[in-house]
Amino acid sequence: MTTILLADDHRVVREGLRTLLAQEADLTVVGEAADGREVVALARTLRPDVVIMDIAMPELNGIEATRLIVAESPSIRIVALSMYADRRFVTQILRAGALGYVLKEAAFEELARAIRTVATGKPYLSPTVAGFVIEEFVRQVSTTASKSLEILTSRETEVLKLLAEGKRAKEIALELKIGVKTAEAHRQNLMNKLEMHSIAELTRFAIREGLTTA
Amino acid sequence: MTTILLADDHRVVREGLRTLLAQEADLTVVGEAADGREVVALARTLRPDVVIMDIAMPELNGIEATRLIVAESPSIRIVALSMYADRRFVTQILRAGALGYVLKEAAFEELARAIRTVATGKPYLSPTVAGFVIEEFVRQVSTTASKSLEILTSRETEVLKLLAEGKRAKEIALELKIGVKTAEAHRQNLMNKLEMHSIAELTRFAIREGLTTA
DNA sequence: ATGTCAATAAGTGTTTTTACTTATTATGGA
DNA sequence: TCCATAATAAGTAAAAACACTTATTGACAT
Repeated sequence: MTTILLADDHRVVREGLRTLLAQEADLTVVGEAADGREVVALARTLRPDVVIMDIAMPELNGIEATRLIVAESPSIRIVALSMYADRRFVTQILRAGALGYVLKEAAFEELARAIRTVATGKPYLSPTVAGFVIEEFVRQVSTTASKSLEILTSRETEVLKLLAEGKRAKEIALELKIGVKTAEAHRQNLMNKLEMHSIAELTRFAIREGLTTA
Repeated sequence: MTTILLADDHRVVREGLRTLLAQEADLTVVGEAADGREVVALARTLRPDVVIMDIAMPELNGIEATRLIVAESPSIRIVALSMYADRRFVTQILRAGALGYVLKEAAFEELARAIRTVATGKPYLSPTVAGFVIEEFVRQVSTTASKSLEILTSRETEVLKLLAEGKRAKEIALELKIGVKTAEAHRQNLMNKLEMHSIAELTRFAIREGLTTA
């Protein structure tokens, strides 16, 4: 059973959501808040699994409220409920610690799915929002020109990945069960082949090539 | 009507796809290729709207073939058809210019949707792959919550940027007209504040924060 | 005025990176 | 079979990174 705290400054919205959520056997609304301060206080006492958070709220907005709740109880998952698919809102509230972002124009079914997804610790974004995250990813990735991961051997690729993750030659040697000198040799060969002269450059190359993430 | 060129080195796969695509009123297969060279040549003469491209092919792999086709005819959209949800493949073929990425384990319905989506110039990624892009976006955006640029001074930020670009302490000192020891001190302070212990980690952080690009 | 903080910098010592050379073994292709 | 390449590894050496401490200066806020 997933417990839910509703936060929205419009009473009708809260009542509507409460009614809809009552239809779902595995979801229970345990409280309601009409502003940012209230939701922070209630989250502390009620300790719900999930908070449905309106972004625009008096006293304290949803972003600040999210930040406070997550700082205090990281196990409480937040689903942002917003009217706008604006990238800035998405970025800000996700950075504040929300795991979900659902548009108010979405069907209730989607909100329910979002609640169940974030309850397990996984992120959920409304398709519109997810769509532009993907578009951005594709655009970003397709505009970066590059030549070759192909000129590297599989072992070199492996070493490059670990280097980019911040590992030292010693750690890499341990992880790959090879000598420290061998790991160093691989790094040296990487640098020669790629014509790079620092770990920072190798790291950026590895990220560009998708070997690891920033 | 959307015209399609099929590229896959397995004849059964091509025949299967051709049959399935024949069911769709708005899609027509205008040609088939069994290897990379062939698909590049056929794309040139047939000028299809969309190419369905297997990644693993003889002669010339799907990534190289994609690169060549897109370089020659940017209006031809490519949907990669792959067995693997591996980040490396996704990144590489998208960078080569593909707009879609569909897993072979997907239902045919999904491939059809991908074709129609990319035909309009919009990207399409299989849910597994997309989910993973989204998770990365969320993780990336939410991990910047704890330690962010705000805790750094302006000078430290400046030094961080240069370090991430691959500069050494000596070069940074020169560029900022400060002593080498000062540049080193800034780096040390950065590491302490961010709780990081290598240039690779600092570099990734700088990229996440948008101080520099990968 | 007093205290915290940012920016500057020197000193000391350890570890790692960077840059070479050389060499052995295994594998796969011409 | 011979040759090229990948993977392994050692040796040498200079440069840089990493990790501390300490100290001076100026700015800004309580």
